[in-house]
Amino acid sequence: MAKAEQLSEQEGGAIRRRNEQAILAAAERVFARHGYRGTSLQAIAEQAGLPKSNVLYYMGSKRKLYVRLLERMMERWNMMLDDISAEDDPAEVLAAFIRSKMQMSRRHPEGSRLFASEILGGAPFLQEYLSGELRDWVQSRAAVFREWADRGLMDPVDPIWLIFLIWSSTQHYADFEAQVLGITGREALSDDDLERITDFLTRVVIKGCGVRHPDQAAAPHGQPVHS
Amino acid sequence: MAKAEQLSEQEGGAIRRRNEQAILAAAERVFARHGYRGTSLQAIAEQAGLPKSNVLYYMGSKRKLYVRLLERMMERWNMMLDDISAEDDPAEVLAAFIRSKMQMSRRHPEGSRLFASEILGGAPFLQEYLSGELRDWVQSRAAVFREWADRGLMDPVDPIWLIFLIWSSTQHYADFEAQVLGITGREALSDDDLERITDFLTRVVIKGCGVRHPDQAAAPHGQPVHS
DNA sequence: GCCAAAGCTGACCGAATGGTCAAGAATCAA
DNA sequence: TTGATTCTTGACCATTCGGTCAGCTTTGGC
Repeated sequence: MAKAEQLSEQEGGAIRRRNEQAILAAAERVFARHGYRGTSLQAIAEQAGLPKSNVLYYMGSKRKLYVRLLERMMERWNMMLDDISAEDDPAEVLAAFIRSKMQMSRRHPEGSRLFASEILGGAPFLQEYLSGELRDWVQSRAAVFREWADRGLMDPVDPIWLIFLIWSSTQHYADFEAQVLGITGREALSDDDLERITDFLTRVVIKGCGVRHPDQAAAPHGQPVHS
Repeated sequence: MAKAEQLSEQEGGAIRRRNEQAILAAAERVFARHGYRGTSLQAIAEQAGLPKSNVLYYMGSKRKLYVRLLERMMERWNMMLDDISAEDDPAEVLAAFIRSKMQMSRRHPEGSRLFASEILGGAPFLQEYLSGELRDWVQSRAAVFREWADRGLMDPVDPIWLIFLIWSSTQHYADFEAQVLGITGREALSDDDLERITDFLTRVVIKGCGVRHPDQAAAPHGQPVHS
């Protein structure tokens, strides 16, 4: 009762937390499907099983609700960014990278689509994030990739395009789910399918970029190194 | 009704043609940015420099206008599907495939985003097309890819996932343009950039799938590959 | 049991939505 | 010039939009 409440008293009571979760889940679905402008609070309220006024009571406004969803998605994204260094094995890092992105598409398809919808619309709410935080994240990764290329651990590909390749090919299975299902003729992709696709993408990327084991590094592409 | 006006469907008078083109171009932009529901006829009319009533006069309804745009995009898509056979050189075909998809993203970014928005929303208007025409197209391509794998001209990858890989990684540069620009810090991608990206994707795909020259085919991969 | 705080919601607001319509303006073959 | 056709558009309609608010009920610490 009273005492048990203090532990998780980060914010609001149990009622508030429950209702907010219901609203967030409903809103994520609807925003993902119809975009920001195309979504009505009425539709969200119905999905959440609450009157419209109640949605506004908890969320303040449509805009605040939307921004909150984007921020939640950015948090999920940030939890994915394990640190890497040039000392790691490229093959392992790339495989883990692809796998975690694929699981993001699997576990949060609505969130992925929400993100996609926001960017498709010109990223009016995310421009700052894209050219700030996310850009830094990409640049730091790119530096490691370049280091690997210099050491002859992989072909000297432009790391930026490689990251975009991995993002796009994994995100595809969330964002374009309707197309994937229509073309494959299935009702849903199984865990097995996802596993196979992950393996396929990993193989193509690693082989396609000429990734080698640290032990058997080929001739470096950067400055010559005497052996 | 009219007396001799019936045959001239494609003609339709200079005024009509000019206004329809202006409306279609404006509508493609707005629909791509805000989705079907998020787009108002008022916004389209303003983009086209016409009163709202005039848009409805030419297009009949919002729905008809939207469907017409989708059909126009499907036509562009269809013009891209050159026939291929198992006798062709896999490397050449894949390179041409990637190149033409990349040019589609380049030449019709709004149309690409319109398509993406439709699929993101669950493809309410395109389900039939996806599981019909497009599915057949993919299957016929997939058969050729399998034939190549059987002949040892490439690794026995699942052709469907390969096609999705090519689609997603090329389409990315239209659909996620805002993200690409934000992260690269540019205002636009140059023709040179696009050329480099195309080369990169081509290299990774061809090398990653172990594509070989018809002359030097490796040991064929045994039996048919049906999953 | 008390009562402030939190939760709830129907009524309501001005603005915007897709679409209709009628009446006038421009066009064009005869 | 004429008369039919096409084009143009502001006024208008019912509905829905995001958001406010007042007044109600429920909750929970004391």
